[in-house]
Amino acid sequence: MTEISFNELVYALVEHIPYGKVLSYGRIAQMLGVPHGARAVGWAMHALVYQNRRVPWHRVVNSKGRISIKGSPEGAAAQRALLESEGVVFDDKGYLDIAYYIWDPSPVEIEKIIREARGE
DNA sequence: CTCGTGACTCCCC
DNA sequence: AGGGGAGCCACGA
Repeated sequence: MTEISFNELVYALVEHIPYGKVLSYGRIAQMLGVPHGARAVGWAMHALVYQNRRVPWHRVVNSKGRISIKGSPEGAAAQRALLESEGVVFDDKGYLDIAYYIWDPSPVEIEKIIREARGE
């Protein structure tokens, strides 16, 4: 059987984040069974830049509720603009209320998305 | 197989 | 609040 890559699972999960909601890198890693894989998720998002996929990457922020894109001010601005267009509000320091906007699906729902991504 | 990289996090000061 | 440092991971060369 063909094992689907970690990145693909990340993308599958991100594609399910509801409009106006967000998820943190660490949370995604945890959902995929890798409690300390936050950086790996960030790497997956970064890799997305070199591909043209329709993944709502802008709905992924760091645990502090802040845009985490580095080395690309324009990219960060774009992410903020996209989120604001979905109704997300940022404070004067560039933070959004992570506790309020976080998407918290049930374990069953997460499991379903993962199985679906694996084509089962 | 080893090594460097990076859109992360937690902990301490 | 904000910055420094160590731990952690998948991917590609």
